[in-house]
Amino acid sequence: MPLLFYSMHHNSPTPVSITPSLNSTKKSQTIFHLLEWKKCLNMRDLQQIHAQMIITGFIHHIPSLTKLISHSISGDSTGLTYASMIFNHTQQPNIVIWNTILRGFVNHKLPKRALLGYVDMLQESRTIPDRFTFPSLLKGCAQSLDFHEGKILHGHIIKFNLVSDLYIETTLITMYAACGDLNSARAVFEKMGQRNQVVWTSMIGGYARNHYPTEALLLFTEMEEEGEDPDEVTMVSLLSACAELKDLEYGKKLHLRIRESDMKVCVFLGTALVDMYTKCGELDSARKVFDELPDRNVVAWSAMISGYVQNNRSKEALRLFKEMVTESDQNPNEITILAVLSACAQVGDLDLGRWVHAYIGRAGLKNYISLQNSLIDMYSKCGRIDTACQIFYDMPERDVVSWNAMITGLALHGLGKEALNQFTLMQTAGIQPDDITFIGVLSACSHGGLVQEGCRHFQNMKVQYGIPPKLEHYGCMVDLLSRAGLLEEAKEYIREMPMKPNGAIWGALLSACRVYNNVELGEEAANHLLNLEPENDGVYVLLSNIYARKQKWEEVRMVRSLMHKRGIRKTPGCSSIVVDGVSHEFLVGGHSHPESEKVHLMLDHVTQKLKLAGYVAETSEVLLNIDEEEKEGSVSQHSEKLAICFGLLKTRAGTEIVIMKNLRVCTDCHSAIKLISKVFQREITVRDRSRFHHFKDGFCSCRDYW
DNA sequence: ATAGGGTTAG
Repeated sequence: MPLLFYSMHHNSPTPVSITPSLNSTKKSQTIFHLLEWKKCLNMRDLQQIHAQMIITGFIHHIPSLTKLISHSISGDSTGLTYASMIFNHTQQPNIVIWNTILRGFVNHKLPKRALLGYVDMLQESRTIPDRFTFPSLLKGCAQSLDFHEGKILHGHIIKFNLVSDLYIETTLITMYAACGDLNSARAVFEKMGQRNQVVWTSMIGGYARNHYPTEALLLFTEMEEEGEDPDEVTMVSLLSACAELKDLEYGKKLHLRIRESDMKVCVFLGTALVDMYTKCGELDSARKVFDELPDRNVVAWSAMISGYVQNNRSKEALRLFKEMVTESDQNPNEITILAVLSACAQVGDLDLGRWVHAYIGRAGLKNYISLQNSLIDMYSKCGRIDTACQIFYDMPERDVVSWNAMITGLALHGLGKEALNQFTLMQTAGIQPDDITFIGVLSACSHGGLVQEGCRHFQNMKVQYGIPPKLEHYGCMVDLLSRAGLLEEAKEYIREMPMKPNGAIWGALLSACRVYNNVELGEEAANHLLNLEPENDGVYVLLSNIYARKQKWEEVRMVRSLMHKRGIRKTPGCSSIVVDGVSHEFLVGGHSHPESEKVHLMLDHVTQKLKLAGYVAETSEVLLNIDEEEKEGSVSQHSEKLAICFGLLKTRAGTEIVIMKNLRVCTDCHSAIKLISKVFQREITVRDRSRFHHFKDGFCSCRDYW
């Protein structure tokens, strides 16, 4: 009596009949066809087929058994477990079955198990590997960057006389390139008798991923000279090389070629295009590609979101992230979250930052340390240095980046002593500081006015740690000495530094010259800056303020006419505040905000109250920032004041955090906000370019310049 | 019956 079982395709009720006769070719083909019938089988179906195979005896039909295992490993981890169970019950598996199970381990990101299996295969099973064995194993080595094992496998390949197999050669190139040994990869490539599209692509990809983008593009030229055409995969590597080089022209050419060819813009290729465009700063083109993608996975979303972040367009990044969470079926992964946290830090969106913090726990994201590091950075840049400390304290393991984030965060909050204390603890913990650490340390000294400590750390960095100071370190020193009023000493550092000082360095000196009324050095710094950055409106303003303080009106007029002649306008100050998860932006004297009427009424109210409390607007400097007609009104309408008024309007209590872009809090606003905090009983935190200013009860936490 | 090259961060 024949056995009946229903096929797994539920709307196809045709029963398949199988008689338990072993060596019948016809019947064995039935099972075999069944296994070939669908590309993807679920566990239930597989188990049914497996059961039938045992009952009918087809379990001994090797091709069918291989197919069964092959189907099983193409599923999830349950499938792999099932496959290895079947495998373990197979007596004397042949090489084909071995190859299949080894591939299963590699494809499930278990390269170590694959290698152990291979050793078993050689030693226990005494089975000789063939040309199908090594591609999977080498792919595993490439995955886990197992250079040592990879080289051993290369030895085996030679021993088993398989060196001139095209597939093996390709995976050898991939393995060596993944492990960073481009010379060996190239050596394999050069020795090859024939090279197809895939071979070229794997060598090009090797250069691209090892940060040799020029070599990648050069090799592509050779590939074309040899008459091989690129395909989608080649294009992905080429685009990533263009992204690294920020070579928009080349990138556009590739995009054009893709459009003119019959290549399909799949997620992979689309993401590579998005990445290329964002790295080249062409966000609109990137977004266009992104919007036209038929389906978007996490990687595509992450590429677009971090593209916005890298181009300082965090508001758009967060808008897109919210769309991803609400309107797509894709779950943010570690990389998405890293970008989003950095966006939260940029715009000061503490609410969303907290949501993301909770999400990390809820989603059970891996890559724990970098996420915690990012959280530290986010909290400290959103004004919550206390929470940042707590996270740091709770971390079971910390790396250099964790310590750097903590030191930089403390420095940003003007907590110089605490930052230096943290640096000491870091050394006690045996963590080797790097160049970034010293940027944190030196900027902590600079914000805390700790001149001697700063100089000592600068020396130690060179002598004790052997870290050669970069431009940024000299910048910190110039800033440190300048802020402390040691202008000549700052100048000495500029003279001594082995590289050409950049705008930031002359800018630090110039700002200090304004504070300490040093016309001579100020002129010198400004002249350097006007050469380096003729478009920088701040320079003209600072210089004219320096002259104005000394009542050199002729010079003031000269600077202003120069500015006018060059067609440079002062970029308006911009501040933002997040209320109920929405970031609101204000420009100086601006009326662009939908509720600006109310905000200006509030500002009038605030000004009245401040006057009663004895506030007199300080206008001697700022009035020169702006065109004559705007003078009177604009002083009291600085963007940070508008943002603060919005906060007073919209929130009942708590801490307001105002983020300023491209500016420092000016003297006038500083004294005004001190009073607001007292009169309105609010804690206000203002974050400007370089630091936080916490205002409470008429006092400010920061100590410099005021 | 079994095999190869690819995208997001730092």
